[in-house]
Amino acid sequence: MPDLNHGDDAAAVNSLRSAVMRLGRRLKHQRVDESLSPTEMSVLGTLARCGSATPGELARKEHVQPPSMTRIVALLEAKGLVRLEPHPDDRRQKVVSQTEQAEAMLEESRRKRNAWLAALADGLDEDEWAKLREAAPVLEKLAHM
Amino acid sequence: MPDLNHGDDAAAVNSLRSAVMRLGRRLKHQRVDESLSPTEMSVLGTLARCGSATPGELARKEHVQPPSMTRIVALLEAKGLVRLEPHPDDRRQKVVSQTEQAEAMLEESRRKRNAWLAALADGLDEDEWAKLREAAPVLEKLAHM
DNA sequence: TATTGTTATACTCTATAACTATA
DNA sequence: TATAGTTATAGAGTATAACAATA
Repeated sequence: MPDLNHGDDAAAVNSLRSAVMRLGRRLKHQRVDESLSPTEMSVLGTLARCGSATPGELARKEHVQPPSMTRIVALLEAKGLVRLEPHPDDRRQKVVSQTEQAEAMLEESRRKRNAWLAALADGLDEDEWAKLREAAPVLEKLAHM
Repeated sequence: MPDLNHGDDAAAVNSLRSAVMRLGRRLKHQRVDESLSPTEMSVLGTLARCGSATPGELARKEHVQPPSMTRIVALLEAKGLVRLEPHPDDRRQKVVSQTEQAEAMLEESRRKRNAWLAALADGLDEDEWAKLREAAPVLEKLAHM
């Protein structure tokens, strides 16, 4: 079978599309820190994974335009959650990295998320959770493609 | 084992949260009809599934506030995609239902989505797609909880 | 001349508060 | 008195266009 079964996948994508958009809206309201927007949280998560990045790299990773990332980075810097340093090789660029305060906040966020998770766990059985765990890395891959 | 394994699930939820937010942003740009917002598309999908609903029901299902749904329904009506009728039992309420034009547009959307799907299929193997298909209904359930 | 990042500006979407009509 | 929907207004987040500095 050289080709994938796009017919079945189209139905799955329809379902995924709808669910992702709705879940996205719910997550916006479920934000662990009221003072941080979803994208700001996502940027901190990216920095926690990657160590550091330039504003341009962050814009591409988060799928926002450069001016939006300028604003987001400025807000995070004002909150003391990221640090901006000159790029070693290219004086046009900057290097963004997270502060210790950001690490502490992410740890606190994790605790708050666990409460939300416990509430959700009441409505899903172990089999359903297993399917989500299996799919999570694929969704991440999809988000990066 | 009376309790669920929340430790493992917390990591999965972290991954899910990040992926859903990013995918949501990508879907916003991947919209099949440029003139329709993601929520407008989602409302049409809901009407296609449920037949018809009141503005209040739609607001609850889409997780937006009633005034936002008023605007969304008005925009859809202006585009000829939904029809508003008086509620048979309660003169405060209204009944929103989709027009034939909406059905045609959803059919056209499906074709466009298939092109997007084909592009995505290049980057996922059959096992990864299977995991997404398994998880899609669970994500839908999560979105409704 | 191309690229990185910024500034200025406007738009889209949603929310809150106050109001109207009906139950 | 409570509920469904609307109107008016404000805010958050993002985009586009024009610009500055550097490659």
